[in-house]
Amino acid sequence: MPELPEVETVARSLRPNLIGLKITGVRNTWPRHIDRPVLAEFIDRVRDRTIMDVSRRGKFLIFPLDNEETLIIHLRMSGHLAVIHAQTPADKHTHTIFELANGQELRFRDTRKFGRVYLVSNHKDVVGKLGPEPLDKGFTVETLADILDGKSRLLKPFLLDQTMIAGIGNIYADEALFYAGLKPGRKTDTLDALEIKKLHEGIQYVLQLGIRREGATISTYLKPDGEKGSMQEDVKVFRRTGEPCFRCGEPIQRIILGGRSTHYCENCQK
DNA sequence: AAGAGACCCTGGATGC
DNA sequence: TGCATCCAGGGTCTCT
Repeated sequence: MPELPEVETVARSLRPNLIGLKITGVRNTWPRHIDRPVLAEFIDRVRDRTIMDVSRRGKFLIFPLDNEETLIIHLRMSGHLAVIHAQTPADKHTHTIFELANGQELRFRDTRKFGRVYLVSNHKDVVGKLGPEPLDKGFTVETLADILDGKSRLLKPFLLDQTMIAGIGNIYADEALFYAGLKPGRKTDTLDALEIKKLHEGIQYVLQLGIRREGATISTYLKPDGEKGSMQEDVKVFRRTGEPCFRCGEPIQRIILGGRSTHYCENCQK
């Protein structure tokens, strides 16, 4: 599942292969892949535009174009992007293809079709409601305390809420809470200052580790080059239901919170 | 304000 | 073996 570290890995991989390249055409076999504008207009507006940069905001990939418009892609569950030669046969789950001026193509393969592509004049129309970037220098313990202030929510759904903090998904939420020693079902307004500090530390630790590990290949995620990430080797609780906690040996528990499976150690997390 | 549940999708796992 | 059913999971929406 692409979360912040996976999307960052994708952005870093694509950047040198896309910056300065012109999009000469778009092919699409599943129009709902294009969120906005409608497909025909999308193709018209993106054609002959040059990609100026590849960056990331939360779990969104951002491609500023040379006409002040912004191409945005969200991989959601099963999305995969790769820059490959136009002659390479496309697999059946490749629904959107950007033809590039150098004979290569940016291909968006998406088995479960949850991914979305946007073309907007103002990127804030898509990413404007996101919370802060948890790895930015400005994201301090005080920032986190300010976000938590006045709210009474369960920790797990809080971490998954992209308008609170951008980029955390199911894997890194569970891992951050294990690192912080906090139960996913704890209420945000019960945390003391030290626990907020540990939560801040846990969020940054697991996300940075995820980036160093180039993402977690737990179900389908692959880097643009088709290789696996290695974060799954450092996962402490996610999808380890019933297996012994690495810290205390007690079996890892699984519950549902915020509609998402949630994994934690009853003994190590308070 | 916050949370539960439905929905979108498909492949892989499970059940009979 | 083969078919039906269940499940995961990010984001968005509705309902309570």
